Parts: sequence; structure tokens; C-alpha cells
Amino acid sequence: MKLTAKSIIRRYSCTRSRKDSPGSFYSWAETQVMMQYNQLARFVEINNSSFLNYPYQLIDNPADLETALEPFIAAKIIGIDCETSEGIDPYQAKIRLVQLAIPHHPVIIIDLAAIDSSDLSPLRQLLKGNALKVGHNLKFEWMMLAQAGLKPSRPFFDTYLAYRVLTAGLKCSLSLEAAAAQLLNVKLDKKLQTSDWSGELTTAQLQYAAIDAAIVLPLRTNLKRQLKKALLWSTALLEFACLPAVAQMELNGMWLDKQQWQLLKEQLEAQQKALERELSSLQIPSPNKQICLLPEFTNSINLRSPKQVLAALQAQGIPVSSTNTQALIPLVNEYPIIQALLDYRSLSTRISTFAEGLVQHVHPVTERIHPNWFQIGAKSGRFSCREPNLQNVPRNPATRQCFKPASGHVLLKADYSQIELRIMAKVSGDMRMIAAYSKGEDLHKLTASLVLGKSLSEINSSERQLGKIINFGLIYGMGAKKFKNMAQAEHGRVLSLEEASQFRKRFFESYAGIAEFHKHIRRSWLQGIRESRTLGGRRRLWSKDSQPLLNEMLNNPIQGLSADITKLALAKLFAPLNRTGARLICVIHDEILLECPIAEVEPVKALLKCSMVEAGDKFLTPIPCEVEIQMIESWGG
DNA sequence: ACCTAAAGCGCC
DNA sequence: AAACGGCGCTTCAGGT
Repeated sequence: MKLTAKSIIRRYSCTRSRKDSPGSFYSWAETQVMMQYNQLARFVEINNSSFLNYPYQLIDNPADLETALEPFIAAKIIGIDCETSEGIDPYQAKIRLVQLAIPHHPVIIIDLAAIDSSDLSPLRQLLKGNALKVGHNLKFEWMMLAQAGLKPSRPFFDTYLAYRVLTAGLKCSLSLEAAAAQLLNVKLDKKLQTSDWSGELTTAQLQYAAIDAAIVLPLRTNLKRQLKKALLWSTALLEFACLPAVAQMELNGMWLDKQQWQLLKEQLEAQQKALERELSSLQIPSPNKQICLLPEFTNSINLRSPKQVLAALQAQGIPVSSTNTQALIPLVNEYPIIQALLDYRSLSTRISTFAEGLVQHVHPVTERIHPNWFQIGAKSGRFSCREPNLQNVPRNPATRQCFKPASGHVLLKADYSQIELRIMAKVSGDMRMIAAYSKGEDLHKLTASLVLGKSLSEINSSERQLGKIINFGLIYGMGAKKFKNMAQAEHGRVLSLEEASQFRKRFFESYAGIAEFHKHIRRSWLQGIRESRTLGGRRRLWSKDSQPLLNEMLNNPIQGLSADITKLALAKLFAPLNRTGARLICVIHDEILLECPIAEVEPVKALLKCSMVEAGDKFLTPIPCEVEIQMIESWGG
């Protein structure tokens, strides 16, 4: 197959997945769901009330359970919801109710407080079955059910993820309430969601519980139609396939050596104290400061306050108009105090956010850290992670060495090598990049040689570093000025603005495919197009009240496809990984971290590599996909 | 006393 | 004015 920049761009711009083809028909079951929805909608209209009546059957004994679930055994699609008591932490909360919905049937509400877990096997079998489980934010249900010994099996349809796939980039509420209102014109009353589900339940509570399970069925029908119409069906399927891996990862958590962490904290605090002394000359500029008799109370400034720091620096005659790092870096050599200030601020973050902050999230029950993972947390489709964010733990070894596997285990750390650069090579079809990757050449070295006008063998490690900055900056539209600053800040190489813009020019001359790719995106940006797609079909929208930035549109296809690839790897990994003793514990965009029993290292390594490479190959061919796997005793190596 | 925006810094 | 992109957390500063 002949690859040219134009042909790839053309293909890129009209990428269609077969599975996304519109005009699909609906099954009988789906038609029934729509009829049910129509009845529901009519009811709302007539009553003009936020409270909906919906038939349900409360099951509070083992004998009724088996009978009640009979109609569900043959069902292909089941709406699922849970209500919990004692909070929403899967390690502390308890499931009170499991609600199950199928079309034209009362919702079955199972009271787990009234049924012994040994009598739940009909429910367990049902959840293990092949029916499509539909719910809103199923990660929560999955974790709760898994903790109750009722782990549900694929396939899943998560209306929350589906709604996010459909609206990625837009600011809108993704709650079930908002989705039902927006897509079905049904008003749900969520006031009871946080009510007490531990004691005697009221009719209103049961009614609320029933509606939540029932509503996801028409919601799914609506979302499926819209996803197919928007050519987002394969993206949604990818998210659904990835969901159980994410839920399991959140349950697994990550172990932190608290004692070692405490030692680290003390070291950082000592370093900070030393810097504070070094920075004591930074004082409040005051015209009458000589009247202050107790300078330690009056003249010292708050080093975390940009406003006070700016005034103090200016008082020392240092020519600054801003205290941000970019502005201060060029002054580091001339004024030693600047470096101390930068170090101080860095230490402040490492102490408050990490040394003090992270340890507060060690779970009292598991003694591990279980962050909230959001599999579509970013507009590009990337994951985000909160409370705490494990995706921005400082890289320095002393910090990461505190993250360790359980005893008898090691960590397996797998990284995609230069994934975004490879994606750029793929989507732009740049001939030089394709040739370099197929020969196994080092792209950073290549860029340095092209821009500096030297042969590959002449490039030293410092020049390669410059090539790296050029590669990662310029492919996303960095301007000459920012590039100049970055070359100095991260590489220590002082460039004039002319040199910087000369390098930039040579970069795009050397990689004509990238230049062409940028032109193509710029054209659609100029036309006022408000969406961006990845090669996998994932879409990001811009709302009408926010003008898309060109650089956002340049970046999205790259960053978004990287997310697609990682998610596909996780989806492939999930089932086979569960047949081993290894556990997924962390995902940092292009890095996957497993905790693996020592005895199983070799097979798990092979499985991990295979899943990731297969996922990469699906989108990157003919660009080779490289995955590096390390077996380590701690995250720090 | 509490809320919000911005600055700053950590990561990919 | 469009000028690397994507996040989350803590602190400060100014407001109600």
C-alpha cells in the first residue's frame, strides 16, 4: 500500500468504522423499551409531576427471589441500580437494595438486608450471565456488587459513559437526572438518593429506587441511536469494554510504605527550612522599615504569595514583572536567589500536596490508596484521577520508591515508547517519520540532526534532549517564543528568537507530512468546524460560546488516540489478567502498572506486552508499536 | 466564616 | 490574537 501524506490525511478526515454505520434497525426488545418509555413520558405529561409511579415488586425473602428472577433469565438486556447504606465507599458501605429492570415488567427490588448472602445464588447467576447490563455509572455498581460477592459480567452499557462519549468537550451535567431530563424529557426527583437506606424503607424510597433502574433502559435506547448517528458507537463499546478493568483497578488500590513516606517528608521539610534561611533577604519593601524593631515579625514575606514575592524581588533590583517559572528561569544564573526561590516553591508542592496530602488517602480498611478513576475524565478521552491524583506523583526516585507491591509480589511497569510521536507519524503519514520508525531509528536524534544540520552519528545526548523538546513542542503548534523559553528552561540552551524560529522552520521543512497535517487542521479550524476526531472515531466538541483554539485541535487527534490505544489494551487485558494472580493498580496515560506474584512474572509480562502491542498495532500499523516492560521492587525502580 | 479565580507545580 | 495539549491539588487574594 502506498502511503502519502495526502492520502493518509484524506483517510484521517473521513475515518469511518464499520460498526459505526448508521441506519441500523432496532430489535424487538428495544422497540418494547421505546413503547414503555412512551407510556412513561405520557404519564409525566399528564401528571406534570416530578414524582413518577412505576410498578415494582419488593423481594425480601429467598423463596420469592428465585421466582421473581425467572422472567429475567431469558432477558437480553437488564437495567441495574443499587442503593447503599453507610456511604458509597465500596469497602465500608453496604448494598441495601439491588434493583433490576426489564421491559414490561415490574422492577424487582431485592432487599439484601433481608436475604442471607448464601441465598443469593439466583441473583449471582443472573449477574454472571450474558445479558447486557445497563446502568448509570456502572463502575459504582460493579465495585459494590463485586464486594458483595456478586461481580457482574460483561457486556455492559453505561449510560453515564455513553452520555460523556456523546458530549465530550461540552460542559454539561452527566447525572442521571440531567440525562433523563435532556434525552427523555423526564424529570427525576433525586432528593431520596442520599436518604437513609439502612432502616425501614418508605414507599417513596422504593418508588425512587424502582425508577432509577427502569429509566436506564429507554435512556440506553436513546443514547445508542445518537451514538450510532454520530459515528461514536465503537468508541462507546471501547469504553464499556474498559469499564470493569477500571472498576477493578479502583478496588485494588496501591500500597504506600507509610514509614518510608514519613522519612521522606522529614527530609523535604529540612531542605525547605534551609531554603527559607537562604531566602530571608527577601523582605517586605517598606519605606519606613527601619522603625521595625523586630524584623522577624515584620519584614519576612510569605514565599508562597506571588504578590509579595514579586514586590520583594523588585525591591532587590531584580527586573521581573511576573514570578512564574518561565519568567524567572532566564535570571537563574545572574541571581542565585532565584534558584532558591524556585526550589522552595517546588518543595512546597512536594510537601503539601504529596508528603502531607497523599498519606491522608490511605484507606483505613485496606491500608492502600484507592483514588477515584474517571475513564473519560479529560476532553480528549484520557483518564483523570482524583482523591488523590496518582497520575502526577513526582518522578524522583525517593518519592516513587515508597510505592511498593504487597509481599511476595513485584511491580510490572509497562510503557508505550514515544506513543504520541508514533501517532503523529501515523495520522500525518509523514514519510520521513515512517521510514525512521520502520528502520528503528531514534526520532529525537533524527530531529536534532535535521534541525542542527548534522549527521545522526554526530548528535550527542544533549543535542538529542533538544530534539525531544522540539518534537514534543512543535507537533502541537508551539510558537517560536515559547520554544525559546522552553529550550532554556528544560535544556539550558539559550537561543535568540531568530534561532528559535529558524529551528521551527527547519522542523516543518524536514517533516513535510506534519506541516501538511497542521495545514489540514488549520483549514478546518478556519472554516469554523467545532469538532475533532481521533482515528478511532472518538469525538471532541466545542460549545458555541467557546472558540476552539487551533492548538487544541492540533493536539486532540494525537492525545485522544493515545487514550484509545491504552483503553483497548486495558479491555484486552481484563479477562486474561483475572485468570492470574496479578492485579491492575495504576494507569498513567501511556503507562500501565501491575502488581504481580513473583511466581507469575513471566506469563503476566507476556500477557501485558501482547495486550498493549496488539492495541497499538490496531491503530498504528505500519508504524511499529514498542512497549517496554520493567520488573521492579518499587515504583521508583 | 465560606466561596471563587488565579497562580503555581506535579505528571504524561 | 491563536500562538504546545491534557489533567488535580494547594495556597493566596479578594470578594460576599
